[in-house]
Amino acid sequence: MLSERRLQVLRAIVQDYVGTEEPVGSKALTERHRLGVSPATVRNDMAALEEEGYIAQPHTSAGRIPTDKGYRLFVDKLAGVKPMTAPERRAIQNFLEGAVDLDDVVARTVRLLAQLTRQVAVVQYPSLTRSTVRHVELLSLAPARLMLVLITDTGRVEQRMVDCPAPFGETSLADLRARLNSRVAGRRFTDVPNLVEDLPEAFEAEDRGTVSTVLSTLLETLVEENEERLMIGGTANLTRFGHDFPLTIRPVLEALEEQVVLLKLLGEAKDPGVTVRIGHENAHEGLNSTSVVSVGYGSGGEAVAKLGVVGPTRMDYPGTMGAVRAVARYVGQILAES
Amino acid sequence: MLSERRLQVLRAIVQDYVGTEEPVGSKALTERHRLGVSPATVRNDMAALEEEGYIAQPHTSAGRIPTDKGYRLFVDKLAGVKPMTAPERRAIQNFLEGAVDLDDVVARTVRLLAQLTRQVAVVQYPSLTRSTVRHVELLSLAPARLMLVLITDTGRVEQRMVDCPAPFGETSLADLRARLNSRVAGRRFTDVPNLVEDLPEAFEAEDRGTVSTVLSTLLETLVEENEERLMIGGTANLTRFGHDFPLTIRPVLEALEEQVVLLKLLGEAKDPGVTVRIGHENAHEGLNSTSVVSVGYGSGGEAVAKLGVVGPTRMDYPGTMGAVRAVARYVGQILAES
DNA sequence: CACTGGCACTCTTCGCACGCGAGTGCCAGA
DNA sequence: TCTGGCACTCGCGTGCGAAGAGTGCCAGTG
Repeated sequence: MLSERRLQVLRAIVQDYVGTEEPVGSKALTERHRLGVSPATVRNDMAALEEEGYIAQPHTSAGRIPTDKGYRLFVDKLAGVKPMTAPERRAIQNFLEGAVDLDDVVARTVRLLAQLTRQVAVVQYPSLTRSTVRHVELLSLAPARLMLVLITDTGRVEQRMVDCPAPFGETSLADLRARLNSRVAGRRFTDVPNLVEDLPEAFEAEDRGTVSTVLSTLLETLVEENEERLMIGGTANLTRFGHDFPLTIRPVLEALEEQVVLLKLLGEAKDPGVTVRIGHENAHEGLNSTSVVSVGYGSGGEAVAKLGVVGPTRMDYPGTMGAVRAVARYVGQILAES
Repeated sequence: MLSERRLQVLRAIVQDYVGTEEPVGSKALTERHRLGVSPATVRNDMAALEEEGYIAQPHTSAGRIPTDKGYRLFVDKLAGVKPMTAPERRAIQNFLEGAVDLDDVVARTVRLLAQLTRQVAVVQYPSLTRSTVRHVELLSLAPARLMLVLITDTGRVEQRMVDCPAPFGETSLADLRARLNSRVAGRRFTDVPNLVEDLPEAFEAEDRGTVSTVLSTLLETLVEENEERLMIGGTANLTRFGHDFPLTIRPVLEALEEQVVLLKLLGEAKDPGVTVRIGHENAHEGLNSTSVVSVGYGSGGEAVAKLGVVGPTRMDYPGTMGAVRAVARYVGQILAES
């Protein structure tokens, strides 16, 4: 319903505004882009675009800036994903390959994303519920005290203390350890509850209490709430936000500290590809002037977690989406290898 | 060499400036504090204090603000540590007691510190080198692939993958596991290198390569550089810094992201009690307008790591020091229990 | 000798008027 | 449908003057 040229005008406005951070006027547009029409024509188009809600002017007699709706159209229809260049890809790969363990992978990914996009990076740890069990270990620390260690196929390790209701012998421990592993190793975490349900029955009455305690601790660690961790970096990039940012930066930092908020944000993105949420599309109020670009990553075909960046709505969407997608791909590779 | 009253004037200036964030003049001082002298007298004292470098004026005909040197004198001689109130102590304890594992303890501590002091909180994970070994676990993941898991007495867990030069049988694995644990369990990490040095000699020639690989991986995880982790929180409090903070906040955020910088900062504080580093006393340039209040904490009598806060030099030192000290004490208790 | 009141001086801050320039909307004409 | 022209609107920077806060200095007093 918008003519081709008007879409081009919108694209030009977004590009210029992203570049200059200043409202863009009709004259400047015709000078910087070969639209083949005069400023007056562009003005008419702008009036139409404003009528439709794609752009707005901060105050009368200033240039136009895109609205959230304008960015949305830009992302959906006017711009693609800008692929990384070959050297960039190599740099990403090199940077990630030095990682020694999962923490290191995540930490490096955060740094890398923040640096590439010059924005705030968020990386979620591989989810437990979507991983498979590599190994369950039980260690005896004291006669009535065990440590439960869970290892996933993505290299993630979780540990919990278990206080037993009764002393638990070494042989029982070895027995439990062996039975546990034979049942759950290689299985998905979501299946674990069913797989271990009847395990206490295989033990002597005196050990059943302890076995149940161990199992309930195991199941606890799988509870959604505890199992989602993430790492954040590049917050210094927030200072490039704008000139007015005392007001802008505060709520963003607060939102970033609320990991629950971020997890929900990442969780909402169901799209198999790169997801972009612009301005007010983000449920959390503090993020109303930011956009979130996220994507799932995983060691195999399936996504085990998300990563992404948070930046001003005025961001380079094609470039950011390209960087996020590329990083996710390489992180997946690294995880698959380890 | 400074008269008693001049010290009181300095104290009053610091207190007022911390409260109001505005340069304080002679008249306001006499009104808000019962100094028993006239503004003119205070002016003379201020001139003397300025002469000595304890205070300064941002521009002629504005009030005075304390210099780093002034804050230093204030902290050393004029102010004590303000103890937490009983309800505050209870709140701290309650908040920390719900923690389920070490990550959770650290995360809660960060939140707590940030909330109590309304500043940026930094908590270092218990150091490996200053802890003792609780257990070393070796898991066979594939014929020539092991996972090494290290557990400390403070509940910290580190894991590393080990690629073996040759396949390693279950019996050899059990043997190595047993020998390793009998040598190092309960010993300090710093002693580990000496304790395992001759271990390969106890094995058959074909297994020696793998044993050496395992041991060198073990020693690697003890290297200072890798073993120091920390968690940061409350960065949103940076926005309360001042009115001019586009310039101030940026370098601070950058410094906070450089964990190396922070670790060095915490490491430098040798004082057994609360350490305060004010403004330019901090080696890192980005932190020249901040103060760092830190203290060691530990499960026993000895400190295994540090925690602290980073805030503007204009901070409530007595209150901050009290909060930091109290939190450290309770974290120590929690760690000792777990 | 230490403290006090008074006074002149210095700067910053704020409000206000003014002019400039960028950008717009609208209209008549090609 | 596009274009050039024109009047209009506002935000922004500048300059000036008044107000206010704070200082330094000095002479006077217990």
